[in-house]
Amino acid sequence: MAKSSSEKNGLKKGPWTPEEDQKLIDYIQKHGHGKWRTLPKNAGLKRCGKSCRLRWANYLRPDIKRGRFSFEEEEAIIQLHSVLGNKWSTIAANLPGRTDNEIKNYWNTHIKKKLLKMGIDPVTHTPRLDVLQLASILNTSLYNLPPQFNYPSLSGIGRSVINPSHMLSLLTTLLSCQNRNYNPDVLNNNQLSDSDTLLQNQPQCSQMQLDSIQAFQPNQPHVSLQENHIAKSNSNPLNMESQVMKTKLENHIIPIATPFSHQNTLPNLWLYNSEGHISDLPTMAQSSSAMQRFSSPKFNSIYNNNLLENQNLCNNNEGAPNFNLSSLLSSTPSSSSPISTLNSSSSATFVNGTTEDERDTYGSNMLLMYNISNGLNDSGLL
DNA sequence: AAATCTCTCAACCGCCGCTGT
DNA sequence: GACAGCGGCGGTTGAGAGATT
Repeated sequence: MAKSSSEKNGLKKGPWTPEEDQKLIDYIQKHGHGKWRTLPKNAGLKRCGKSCRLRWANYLRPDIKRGRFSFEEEEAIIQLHSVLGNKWSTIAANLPGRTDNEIKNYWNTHIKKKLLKMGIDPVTHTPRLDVLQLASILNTSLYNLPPQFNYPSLSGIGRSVINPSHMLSLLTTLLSCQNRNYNPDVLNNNQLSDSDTLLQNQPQCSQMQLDSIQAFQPNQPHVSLQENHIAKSNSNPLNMESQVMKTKLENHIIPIATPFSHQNTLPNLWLYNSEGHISDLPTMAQSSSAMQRFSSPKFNSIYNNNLLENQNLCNNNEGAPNFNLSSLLSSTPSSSSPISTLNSSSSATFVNGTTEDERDTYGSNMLLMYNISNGLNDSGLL
């Protein structure tokens, strides 16, 4: 009878049996571990040394803490990952009782997904702005424009009510602007992209869309994009904010540097407080215990390094926010498409929910920070 | 109730760095 | 310096459990 593939070379593979576990435990209790190569033979196990070491380190070790990760542990993992990246063993060293394998698994199956849901790039820990999230943000913002932003609505009557075609065109415009870093020469020349052509075919929308897009820069005077086109690219609000941010960071005078800082890579979105008014970030941070957690000196020092790094990336791209549709679509795991991601995130009960999402810290704060809500239907559109 | 899909996580694999010879 | 052995690390896989249709 042929040996199964898991027993070639006389070495067993696959799941450990209770008997094997007991043999390993007994041996290590008597002789200690180490010498993993010879251990299995001495312990009477038909396993390779590596397999024994892994089984011991990840499962049988007496000091291993089992069970779900606590709120604090999850927070620590996110913070440490923002600094260390995928250095699971180093992260594990800071979480007593947790193994690198366990943390790695937890990251890949839980935290990573949560961050993606909330529009955060799990690699850079910065907002992951893409067209679909943009749709959600735009939708939310346009439906909730505070009184002081009483720009002409796209419908022409009172509050903005945008139909799907308007929203699509708006997004297209935004994308084309972003992709060209608001370069006035490009915007004004005749080499129009498909999206520009699309826009031009909808003349009833274009100017108002441009103005509406500008309205999404609350810290800037209300200047139309066409006026912006006249300006040099290095004076566009995105680049200016990038430069200011960089300078502040270089001078170490950032009062708050958190993963939620709107000064980071998503500078043109704003917050509403409970009265529906735009809030200053520091004010928000002071009034939110959740935000305060990430405003500690400890966290600032951890995060500043990443901010600098990301800011450099941003500047290398001439200040344009780092998003593009193609990379989004190619990088998004099939199991969490942008559309399903947004829809599921939109239902997150981060305010007073009782589901597991309640445990979201980073993600919930990102939701609060960017006011991302359910703006999409099942098709991913309005 | 059955089939199918999705998720989780233990375990494996290949690579890398360190150490001793 | 070159080589071999070993332990450790991070990425990936796949079986089983649970959820959904």
